[in-house]
Amino acid sequence: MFSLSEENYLKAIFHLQKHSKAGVSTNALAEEMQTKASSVTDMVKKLSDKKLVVYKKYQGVYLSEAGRQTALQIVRKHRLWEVFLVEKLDFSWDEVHEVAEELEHIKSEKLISELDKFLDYPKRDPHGDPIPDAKGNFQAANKTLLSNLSKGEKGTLVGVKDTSSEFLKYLDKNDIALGKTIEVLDKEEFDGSMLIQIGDRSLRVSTMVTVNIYIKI
Amino acid sequence: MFSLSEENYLKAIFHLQKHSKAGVSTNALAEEMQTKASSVTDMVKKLSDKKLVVYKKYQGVYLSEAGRQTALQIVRKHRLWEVFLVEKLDFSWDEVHEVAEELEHIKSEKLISELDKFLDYPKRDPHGDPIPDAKGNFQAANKTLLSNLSKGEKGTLVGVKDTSSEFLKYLDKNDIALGKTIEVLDKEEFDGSMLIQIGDRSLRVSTMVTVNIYIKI
DNA sequence: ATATAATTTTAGACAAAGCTAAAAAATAAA
DNA sequence: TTTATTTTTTAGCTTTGTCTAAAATTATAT
Ligand SMILES: [Mn+2]
Ligand SMILES: [Mn+2]
Ligand SMILES: [Mn+2]
Ligand SMILES: [Mn+2]
Repeated sequence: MFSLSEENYLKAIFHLQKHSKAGVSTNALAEEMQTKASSVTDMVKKLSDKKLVVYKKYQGVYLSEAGRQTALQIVRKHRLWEVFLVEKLDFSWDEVHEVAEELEHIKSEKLISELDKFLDYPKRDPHGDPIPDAKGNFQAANKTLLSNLSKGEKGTLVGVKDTSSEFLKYLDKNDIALGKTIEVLDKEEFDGSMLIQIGDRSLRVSTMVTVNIYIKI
Repeated sequence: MFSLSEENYLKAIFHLQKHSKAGVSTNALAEEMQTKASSVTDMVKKLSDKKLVVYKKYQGVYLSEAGRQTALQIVRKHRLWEVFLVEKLDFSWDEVHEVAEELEHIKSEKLISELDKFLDYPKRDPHGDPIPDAKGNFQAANKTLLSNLSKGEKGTLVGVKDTSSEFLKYLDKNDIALGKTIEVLDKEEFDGSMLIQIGDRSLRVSTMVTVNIYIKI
């Protein structure tokens, strides 16, 4: 249906447009796609011709409904494959991303519906992100960043914003994992760092950490 | 490492050169790759530059040792994925080929070694073909075509030569499957057709069938 | 309001992989 | 051994997705 490159662009636009209601800028997309702005302009024109995005020169780009549905299916495949890699093949959550980045492009309806069944219809991927169903529906958890909690508040770790291998390994090393309860013992107003209680230990974490962890209260 | 197209060419050359010790001809490769002879010449030159094949103008092409190892790893991946699809995702043996044709190009050492482990190190794919190990070693079964058997001889069905969906569905419909015992009750010299005993039934099959079934005596 | 800076688009090129049509080489037939 | 046929290669073009450099547009700062 669509080329690998088109699919990756659609997914990138999908992720970027969550952060604001304005159109996704050429530069932001170039940054996300690790390419040049001029290449982005070319591709965005092509996607526009195919009615997958709405694009006006210098005004940024938006997904059309068709584009959004396509992006959602790629996200669905990406996250289902991540679950497969972690649950069945003993990958850790910091190792799955680049492989899923390739697997998400395999073209087979049956493959993905059977994989979904095989994994017992998971609702979230290893990073806590929701997995859209075959129709593109998913429930976005009501979650907040750890950085938004005040001293004394607590909640459950339900997701990570930064899914880089470095960050995930840092979390592993400190026994910070999905499902754990975190309580804010103290918050340093100066730099936003926190002393948190997690399991039976307390630990001081920087803002770099607190702005990348999602908590459900 | 190599492009999708390069990998597919290497695999095609690997399969074609099994059938004779002569170099693989441009036309044979074009037929196998569903492309034009001129495109083949271009690609073969590129593979030759990369030392994956040995090529002399008008003389056909051979895999180099590096090319053979690369091809073997692609075959390994293709067949492991086929096993996965049949064993874990309830695909039937006639549905796996085109999906495996895509999956075989996913680039991850860990993915394939973990998949191998997950599948419990299978030795053969759903069509009875051997799965090379990580070093490229595999045991070619000593098998013969059903058409080579004489009246009264019997053996076990260990593989199929034609893996087209049509042929495999024909076999399914007639309850002919890997591992079944087949006995030649009668052979018609005129057209090579056979009356065979399989399980508790006897069945007449044409040459089209007997030359596409491998038997181990 | 004008100048300066940043962003975005266009123009022109390039590499990969394919194609068609024509030329060259190898095979087969007469 | 010429001639005819088949196979293979070359030459030139196309599409996809990328790039650099220059031009156009929008945003920011005096
Ligand atoms: Mn991708
Ligand atoms: Mn994820
Ligand atoms: Mn393939
Ligand atoms: Mn097979």
